Amino acid sequence: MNAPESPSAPAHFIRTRIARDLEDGLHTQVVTRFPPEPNGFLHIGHAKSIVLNFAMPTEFGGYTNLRFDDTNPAREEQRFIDSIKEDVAWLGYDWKNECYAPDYFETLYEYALHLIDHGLAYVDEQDADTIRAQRGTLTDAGVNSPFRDRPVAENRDLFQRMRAGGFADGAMVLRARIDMAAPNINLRDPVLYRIRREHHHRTGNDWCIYPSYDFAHGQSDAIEHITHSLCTLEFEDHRPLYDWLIEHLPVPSRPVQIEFSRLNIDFTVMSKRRLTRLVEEGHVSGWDDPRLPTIAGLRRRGFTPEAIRAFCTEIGVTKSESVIPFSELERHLREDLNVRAPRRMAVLRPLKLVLTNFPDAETEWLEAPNHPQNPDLGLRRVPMTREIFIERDDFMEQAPKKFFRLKPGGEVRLRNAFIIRCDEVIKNGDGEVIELRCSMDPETRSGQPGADRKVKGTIHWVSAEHAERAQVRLYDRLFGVPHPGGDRAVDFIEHLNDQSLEILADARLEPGLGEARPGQFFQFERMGYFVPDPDGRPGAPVFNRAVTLRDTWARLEKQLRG
RNA sequence: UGGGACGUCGCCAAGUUGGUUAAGGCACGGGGUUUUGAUCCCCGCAUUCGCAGGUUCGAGUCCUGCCGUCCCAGCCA
Repeated sequence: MNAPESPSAPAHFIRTRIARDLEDGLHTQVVTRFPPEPNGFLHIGHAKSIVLNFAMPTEFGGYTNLRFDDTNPAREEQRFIDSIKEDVAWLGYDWKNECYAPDYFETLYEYALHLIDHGLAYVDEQDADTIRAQRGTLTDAGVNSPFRDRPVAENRDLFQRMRAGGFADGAMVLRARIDMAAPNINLRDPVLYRIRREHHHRTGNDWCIYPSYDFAHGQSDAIEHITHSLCTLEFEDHRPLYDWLIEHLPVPSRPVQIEFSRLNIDFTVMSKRRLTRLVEEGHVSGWDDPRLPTIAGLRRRGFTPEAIRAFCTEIGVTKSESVIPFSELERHLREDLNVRAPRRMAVLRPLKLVLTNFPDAETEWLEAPNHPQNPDLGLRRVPMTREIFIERDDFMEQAPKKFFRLKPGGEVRLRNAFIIRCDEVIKNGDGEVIELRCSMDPETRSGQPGADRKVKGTIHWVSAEHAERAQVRLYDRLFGVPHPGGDRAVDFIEHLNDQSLEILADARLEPGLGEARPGQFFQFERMGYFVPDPDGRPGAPVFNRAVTLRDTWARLEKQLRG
């Protein structure tokens, strides 16, 4: 069962086109494919493509294949195949067939012979540099290869011997015979097959010739009866070649290629080349580093499939290039988690607070709703004791007038408890505040008649005796500039934000949170949405902050400071 | 000095075959509710569609010219 697209799905040109094709009777169902090359992990840009490719058949009837487009033996690995399958499934999609381009190598070889027999392909014995030089430039036409008019029989013989392993790597290639003067460079006799003696993760050493992307992709689409082959804009120039091959080959169906713009997000990088560098050079902890826009990274960070899908749907599908703010992704996570994340209290940077009129050595269990708007999530009991921790940031000795939290002599409500007054500030020798002494107003205890007394602020807290210690990891954008790859003169690595990870070693959590496991999510009230990280162990929990709450105060405070 | 594509509010993005006042979301501003400065709820937010002409009773939608941005010269995908 595939995840439904959100009901607010806007109209877009691909949906319109498919609807029209169906109306025109071109197809009775829509068949798409998601065709990753297994040489890296999937990222949020792939998610956009995945959502599109799965949503169309779900909406109109039909199905989607997962096809590993691995025609280049040099760079593909099984672990990437495994991660891709895991990520697509996690996003909520079931593919109909799991396909591999190499499964079509035999058919593709026959197709190549077909082209040769019809005088549409030839074996070129020139080296790569010569072929490149002959290709011409953007403004000048190319020149014909001296091997271009080789007789069919000779081409056939040579190509068969290429396959049989009769020639060295790079000794010759098979080229389509189209037009060396074509304004579209892709049509200037593109290479269809090259010789590569490398072990392929799928076909082993069965082949020493491998088809190029252009020769493999469209034909694979046709073999799978793909009706709409959806890809990104950079393949627009390849469409004439895609169509040419489909037209001249005895393929079982005639797919069409439709291009849309790829997803860009600010303050991050999305190209596989750059992501690979970040991982291999150790700038991040791995493909699933929570700061990465990879699906695995986002998952570990705390993103939900629902939020990612909603994001991908809402940004739309067009042909215009756009850059979406990372904050837009975060907003969708908040929107999703706000309605379903259980609330908890956790103090990230603890400050000791003593309730001077609270009975010593006594524990009072207070009721706290798990969700302020949704009573179905139930209640829990949280322990209150004489000594508690509050957030350091919730106390200011020299507070500006709009500061609604604790200050000397001031009052504040303890969430789910009662109102307290700050009577005394205790400092150490360095003048650092190390403890607050406060008195509570018992009349204002939650559920009591006096509980409706209003104070400006409410802060969270945790019983010192009962709190669980945890490590909490806070994440910021990986790069310090909106377009890290934008300036080719500067290595994007230079733009890394060295503050992108902050580790808080001594956070204190409401009891029970230590047992939480990856896959669960919580709102730590007033602090954001947090998820357990797989690095955590029993007795030593680790939480990731997926995203903060909207923070109007932080904005106001910034303005006040100018 | 080639070819392909794109240009509607700060960011996305709808705009049927040209037809009255240019959807929606986000952001932003204002107000209300609130034991999360969260959530939620109201209200506001493009006389204008890259620019300049033209056709027309009427153009974001048609025509012409210009400007800007992106992609293409891998035996990568």
